[in-house]
Amino acid sequence: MAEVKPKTKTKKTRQQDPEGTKRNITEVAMREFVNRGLSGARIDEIAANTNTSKRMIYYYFGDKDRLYLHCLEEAYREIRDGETALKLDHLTPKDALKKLVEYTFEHNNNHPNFVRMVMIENIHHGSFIDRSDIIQKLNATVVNDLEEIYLRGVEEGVFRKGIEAIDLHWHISALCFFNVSNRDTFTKIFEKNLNSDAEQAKLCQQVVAMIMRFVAA
Amino acid sequence: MAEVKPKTKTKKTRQQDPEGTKRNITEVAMREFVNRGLSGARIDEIAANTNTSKRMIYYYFGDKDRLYLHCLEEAYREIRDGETALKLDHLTPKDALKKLVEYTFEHNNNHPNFVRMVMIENIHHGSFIDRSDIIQKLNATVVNDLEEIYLRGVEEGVFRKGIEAIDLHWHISALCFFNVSNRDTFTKIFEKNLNSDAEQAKLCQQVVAMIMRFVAA
Amino acid sequence: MAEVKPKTKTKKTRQQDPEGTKRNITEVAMREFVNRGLSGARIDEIAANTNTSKRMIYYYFGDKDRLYLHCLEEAYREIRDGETALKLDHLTPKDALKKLVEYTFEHNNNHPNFVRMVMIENIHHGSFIDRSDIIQKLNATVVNDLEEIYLRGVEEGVFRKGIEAIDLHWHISALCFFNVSNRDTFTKIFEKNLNSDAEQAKLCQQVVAMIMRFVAA
Amino acid sequence: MAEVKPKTKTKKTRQQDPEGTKRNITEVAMREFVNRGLSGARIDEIAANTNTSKRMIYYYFGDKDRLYLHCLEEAYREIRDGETALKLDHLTPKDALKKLVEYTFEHNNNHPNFVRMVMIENIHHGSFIDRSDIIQKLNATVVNDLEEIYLRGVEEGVFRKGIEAIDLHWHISALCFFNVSNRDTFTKIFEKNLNSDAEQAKLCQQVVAMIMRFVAA
DNA sequence: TATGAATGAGGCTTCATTCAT
DNA sequence: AATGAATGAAGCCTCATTCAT
Repeated sequence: MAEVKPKTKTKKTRQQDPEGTKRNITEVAMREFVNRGLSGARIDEIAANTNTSKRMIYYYFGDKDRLYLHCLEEAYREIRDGETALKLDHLTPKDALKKLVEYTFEHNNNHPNFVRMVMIENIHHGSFIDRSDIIQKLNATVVNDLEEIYLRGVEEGVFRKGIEAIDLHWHISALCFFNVSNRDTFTKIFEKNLNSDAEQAKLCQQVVAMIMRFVAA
Repeated sequence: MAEVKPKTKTKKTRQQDPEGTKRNITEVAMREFVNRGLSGARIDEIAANTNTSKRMIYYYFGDKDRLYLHCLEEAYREIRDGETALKLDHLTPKDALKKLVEYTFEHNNNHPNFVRMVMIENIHHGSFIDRSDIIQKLNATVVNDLEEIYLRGVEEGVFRKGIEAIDLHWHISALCFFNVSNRDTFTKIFEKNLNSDAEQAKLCQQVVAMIMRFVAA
Repeated sequence: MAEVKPKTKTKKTRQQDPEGTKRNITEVAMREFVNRGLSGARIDEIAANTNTSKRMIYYYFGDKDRLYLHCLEEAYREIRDGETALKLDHLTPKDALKKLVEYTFEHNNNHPNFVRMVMIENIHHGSFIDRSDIIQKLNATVVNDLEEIYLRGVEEGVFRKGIEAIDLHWHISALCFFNVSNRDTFTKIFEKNLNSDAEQAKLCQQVVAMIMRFVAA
Repeated sequence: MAEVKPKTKTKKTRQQDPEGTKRNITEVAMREFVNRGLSGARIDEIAANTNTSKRMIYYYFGDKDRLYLHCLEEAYREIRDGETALKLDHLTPKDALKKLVEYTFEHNNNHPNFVRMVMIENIHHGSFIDRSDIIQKLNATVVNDLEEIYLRGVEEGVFRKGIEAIDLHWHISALCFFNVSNRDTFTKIFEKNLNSDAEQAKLCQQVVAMIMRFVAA
């Protein structure tokens, strides 16, 4: 057995690291849920890909539903955490909105976990969001930022009046979300590969155009 | 006695109607898949809500996967069947496009089964569409119709050049699909009820505006 | 392997006999519950001693609690079924009461399953009896029969007045029940073997004397 | 997060009081065993209701069985400790016996823990009593006291001859024990609430009458 | 064409207990 | 003397599916 590699990261050694253990479980569980849905995910499969055992999943998360809820919250947390970085105040309303849309497009693209968890959650009629205290709070700023930009634009006469920020957010979300959520079926049905950088760049540009033209005065 | 049926309440007895039985099973199965997803759906639950027995499901459809595929195909068939009625040739390109978008918006709204089956299919990475000979054929006309309208519009100078019909279809789909697919989570997260007729009318109008402005010369 | 006996009663052959299967499961489950209590009983152990599989237990009884409830009801049914045979009308009140007490003593002795199931039920605060529609009905006649005898005795001047039939039943039950329920601990603590026929006969006679003297005018 | 305790609510911290800790554990464990039986009791549940941690239960008692045995012994100890107070020597045999029965009735009533632990022990065929060195010793005096009274009564001609003290004890125990052990099922089946003071007083009086008449010359 | 009975495999969860500090 | 983290074994239950009639 000369070829056996030395296990640098030995697996089952009682390592006292609760946060690490929980993080590890969350990551693996996210992958499993995202790939197979809530009902399709297997606790055994999750456990097998973990540094720890099935028992620890129950130790830290109680049951499958609560593990799923934790992943859902984590998905929201991840995508919202990234957003804070954007500084749009010093840009013109048009530039700010453009940047926000581009950013949203990219962000959804870079966070398929988020998109897919939300898909799954919708399959389950959003019943887990109801149980979460956290998720609501994470979404406050998004619309506020958007409203600020929009109102500045209206004031400066570059955006037309009469649009609600939340509706604008709805449209941006729709386009950016669909790009990720429905790529598999769209690709297969229309036999058009949307995965290339060029194709994505074009779509992004079109989405920006859609939104800019929609609000244009 | 979960699985033991009370003996007094006999089912609607032995109806010699294969097509009717299959239709009945399909309807019930669709409801179950649409509400719980592929993995979440239960053959027992489907059978219980059927006029016939669990055995017949296997007799007619073989196994759960093939029953699901049948429902997926049925969902595509239903939504595409409805579309043939539209006659847009005699309208101006603008009116035709407007009508097509409005129609698509309404159509998705009226066929949540379709939307949800496609969501589920995307959760499963579109793997069942691959196995279907039927679905591909059903989608040919949609883009063709759209292309015709668009080209007429370009010719007449009312639409700008350089847009591919399939991209246009993508954008229309995105907005109309998202409206149904993500309503649960959007409603709950932003605490805004999108189910009212007024709200839907406004969204539809906005979607039309989005598309019209996007293609406007 | 010359000594292998031919299996006359082959085990796992798909025999379509629902009533037999249910009866078989009930018998085995009763033994297990009676020996180990509700929480101590093991579904796997029950299944292993059955002619059928664990799956069938769930098929017919749903879950462990309902299987337990079924056994509890069965235990009541068994003990009450036997009772109907007694014909006490033509006896003098004294003879009738004597016979009833003797019978109850014997009957509890012959139905340890009943006694032990009731013990277990009391450990669980009688919570399963609450859920049973059947058990209540099974106990109507017992006290009625006793009351009839007692009232005849009072009328004839051989029993004293002022005793309620249900109290009388309580006392008879207490003595006859305890004889079975507490034999293990009583035997061990006082190092007196109560299992012999002679000992049981003496106890029975004493219990009869207790009751007869209690009601004597 | 079923097993993960909230970190803000620290337990009553490190009390250096071994005896107190053991007493605390015993009390909580007794409650749990008495309410759920041996198999139904949960170490986690016991630990959660303790001032200390699960680890300490194992530190002091070794395992669940030994904790249970300790509770069983404790239950016997409690009920026997109370008994020593009775001074019956100076009373007439009748009065002494009456007082002893009344006392036993009350004592069982006041020590449901004892009654229920004995029930549980009988469910387990008295197997733990076998392992206890202590319990045997605790029961010596009871029958001796009773015998003394009985013999005095026979001598004085107020009690009939031929009754063994241990049998007398058996009858007294049966009635007083059953009153506590079977109250739940008896109450529910005969829909007669036996918990009231009046009802208990009546039963006590009847039990006294039963015994007095039984031994009466 | 139809059905109730039956099932192996595998799912989720919980148990008493031990380790590392 | 005390603790939070960790665990193997085993528990209960459910799944899609097939058999016997």
